[in-house]
Amino acid sequence: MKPITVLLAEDHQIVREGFRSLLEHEPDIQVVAEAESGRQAVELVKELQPEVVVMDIAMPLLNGLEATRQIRRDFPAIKILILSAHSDDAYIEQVFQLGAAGFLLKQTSSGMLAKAIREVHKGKKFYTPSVSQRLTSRQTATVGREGKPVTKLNHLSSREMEVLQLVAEGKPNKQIADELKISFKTVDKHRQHLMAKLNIHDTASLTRYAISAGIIENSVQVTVT
Amino acid sequence: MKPITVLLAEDHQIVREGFRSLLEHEPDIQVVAEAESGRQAVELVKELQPEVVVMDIAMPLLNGLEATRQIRRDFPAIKILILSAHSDDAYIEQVFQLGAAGFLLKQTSSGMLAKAIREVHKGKKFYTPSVSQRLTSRQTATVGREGKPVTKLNHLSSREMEVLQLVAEGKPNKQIADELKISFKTVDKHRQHLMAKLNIHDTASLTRYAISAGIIENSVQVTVT
DNA sequence: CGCCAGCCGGGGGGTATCCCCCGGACCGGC
DNA sequence: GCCGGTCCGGGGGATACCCCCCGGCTGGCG
Repeated sequence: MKPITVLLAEDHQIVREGFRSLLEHEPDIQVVAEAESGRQAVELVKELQPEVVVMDIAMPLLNGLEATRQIRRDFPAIKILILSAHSDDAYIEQVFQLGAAGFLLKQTSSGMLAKAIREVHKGKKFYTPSVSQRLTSRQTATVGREGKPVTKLNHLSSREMEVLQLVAEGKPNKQIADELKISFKTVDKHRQHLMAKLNIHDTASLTRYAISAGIIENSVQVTVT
Repeated sequence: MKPITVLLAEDHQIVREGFRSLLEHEPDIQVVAEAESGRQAVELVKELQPEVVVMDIAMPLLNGLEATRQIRRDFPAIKILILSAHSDDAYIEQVFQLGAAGFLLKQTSSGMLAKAIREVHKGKKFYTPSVSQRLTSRQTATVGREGKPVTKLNHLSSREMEVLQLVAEGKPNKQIADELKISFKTVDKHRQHLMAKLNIHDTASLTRYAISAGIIENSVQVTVT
């Protein structure tokens, strides 16, 4: 029985070696290489063509999503399992569009990792339970058929983007309304749409999202006295 | 020969189990417990009093630095090894002040982890080479000043920092009160003190401040081409 | 030693804002 | 037609934000 060949792409060496150590307990899985950047992952895939790639998102040189895109383009048969610390809907949508075979949160158990590798190797999709719940409920609500994974989960309108930015800058709805020369109530409505689309329901998390999405820069601060 | 007892504090389960798996290869090191938040780490330390704590910085509920401070206060004999993805100067300075026994980057090799645990257990300090270099040069540079290390962060009491972190994580006062086991009114008071000290008067800006000050970590940014 | 300052805990009460439900309108595109 | 975006409104409960008050504790300082 030939073991499943796996490439580990994760920039933190200790973490990466931890994953390798975990997978060494699985006789049907063999880690054939490790990459510490997205670019190296792409290169090693070309060289070794593993069956499965375990890909972290946050990596230097080339992030995991872009690396996934490039690998999918050249080697569509290779299964890619995205590993991420966050489950923002913004990511999920991209992961879907990129054709990744699975999405695993770092919060899940180690047993899941081996299981996910086997599932995607068999050609199935694998998503962390909490994520797949959100997705299926959304999918059945919006689309009837399969194949086309999901619609625009996230895609904020330009107006919503403006409002998000001003919200994240700490401005109250009233002031946002003045600056955009629209009604306070309309701002409130945009805010609600934002929260619904992003599945985020408080100002602090909206702010964190805005920063991580690059909608605002996190400059700040501190009145020096 | 009694093995060194170790508590692992790291919020991502897969990563944490990876560490455990790595350390299982070291017969003189025994992982006696795992914590998935700073708060749980503090509680487990009180209960088990391990010899060494391996502490990630970015954790929910209570970040690793604040957890370190609390553990150091109650159990100064326990050695704490800080594990971080970043080597920002803001961190290093705090790690020093907190009296952590060591600082390890996630970029270093897994062999370093076991080595560092043994070193700090023997009562020595252990810093990743690149860091210790910067530290020595920095110290000689700033030592001439008023021996007080002035970060604006220090204006906040430890309780206030806890509250700030939870606020920035998007939690309402009520929930913060429950998690800290104090009254809603007290949380409100800490929040007001925070805002007064920082001269920030809304949740979104507090969140931005918390991120830029390293109290919570947002990481990650989305780039799609 | 008192005294004050800072931190921590708790509370009353008020206004502003958020968050969510409902309703409507017009427009442009598929 | 239907849907999505933008615009506008009412209303209500929850929360945030800002004052006031009280106690206890610690640690520094005159």
